[in-house]
Amino acid sequence: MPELPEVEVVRRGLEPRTVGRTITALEVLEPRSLRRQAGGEDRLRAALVGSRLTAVVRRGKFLWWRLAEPGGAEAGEALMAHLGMSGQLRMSTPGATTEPSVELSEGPASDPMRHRRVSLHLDDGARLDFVDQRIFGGLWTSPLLEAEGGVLAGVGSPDALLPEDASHIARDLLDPAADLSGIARALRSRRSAVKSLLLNQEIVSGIGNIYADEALWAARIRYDTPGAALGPRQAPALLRAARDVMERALEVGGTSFDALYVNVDGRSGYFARSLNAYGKEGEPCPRCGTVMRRVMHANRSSHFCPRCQRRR
DNA sequence: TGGCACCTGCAG
DNA sequence: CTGCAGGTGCCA
Repeated sequence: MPELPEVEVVRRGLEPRTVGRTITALEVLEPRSLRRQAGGEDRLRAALVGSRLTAVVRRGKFLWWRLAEPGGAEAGEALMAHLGMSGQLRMSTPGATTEPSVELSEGPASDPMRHRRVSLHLDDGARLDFVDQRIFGGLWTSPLLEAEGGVLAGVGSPDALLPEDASHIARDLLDPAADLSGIARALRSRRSAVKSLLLNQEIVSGIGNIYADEALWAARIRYDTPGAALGPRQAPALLRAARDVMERALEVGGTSFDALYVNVDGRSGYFARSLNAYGKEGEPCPRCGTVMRRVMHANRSSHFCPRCQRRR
C-alpha cells in the first residue's frame, strides 16, 4: 500500500497510539520479515522488550521509531519499518471486535490477518501488527548516526539523528527541509530517463510508480525524457507537480481511510477519484481526450498521454 | 546505470 | 497458465 502519502498517514496514525508506550513482547510469525535484522529475532527481541517508543519518524517511505531503554536512556538504535509493496502497520486491541463481520462472509482468503508477520505487544494492552502479503517489507533495528548539522532527520523527528539504513535516502517533497532547487539541479545533471530519476530514492525520496506517472502527466513530460533535457523551469515545475499530487493524496487519504483500522482499504478513496494517468491505459486523457498508453520502462508500467506528453 | 531477484496472489 | 502488482537492494 505504500506511497509517501500513505506512509505519512500511517505515521500520523501510529504517533498517538504508540509513542509513550513500552513494548512488552515481540511475536514473530514470519522470520523472513526480519531479513534485515542483524542477529535475527533474538537480537530484535533483546533490543525491543522493555524499551519505550518515543517518536515515530518518516523519511520517504522509511519509517522508524526512536527508542528509550528500560532505564530511560536514549537508545543508540532505531526500530525501522518498511512496508515494501504490501505491508501494513495496524493497531489491534485483543478482546475488541476490530474485524467486521463482512470479513467472515468473504471467507478466510480476505482476512488480512492471514498475513500477520510480526506483532509488538504494548503495555496498554494494544498490539501493533505488521501485516505483509509479499514479505518485501520488514522490521529491524539500525544504529543512529549524527547527521546534517541540526536539521531534523525527517518528519516527526525530535532531532537530527538518522538511522544508518535510512542515511542513503534523500529528503522527500513533503519534508520542509527538502531543497527543491537542489533536487531540480540534480535531475538536470543526469542523462537517465526522468522517470528513473524520480524513482531514485537517493535523489528525491517518496515518489513511487504512481506519483511518478501522475507528476509527469501533470507536467506534460514523457517518462523517457533525459533529465539533462529538462529546461530550467521545467525541472522545478515537475517537482512541484509531484509535491502537489502527493499533498492532495495525503488529504484524501486522511479522510477516506484510517490505515490503523482493518475496515479500511487504502485504495478506495484516492484511487477512485484523483488519478489522471496511472492505470488509465485505453482511457481518454482527462486533458485532451487522446487515448492513454502504457509501456514497460525499467521493469515497471509507465502510463502517459502520447499527445500531451511528447517525446523530446 | 540497468536488470533482476526477492515474494505472494489475483485478474485475464 | 501468464503477466502484473504502489519497492528496494544488489549485481554485472
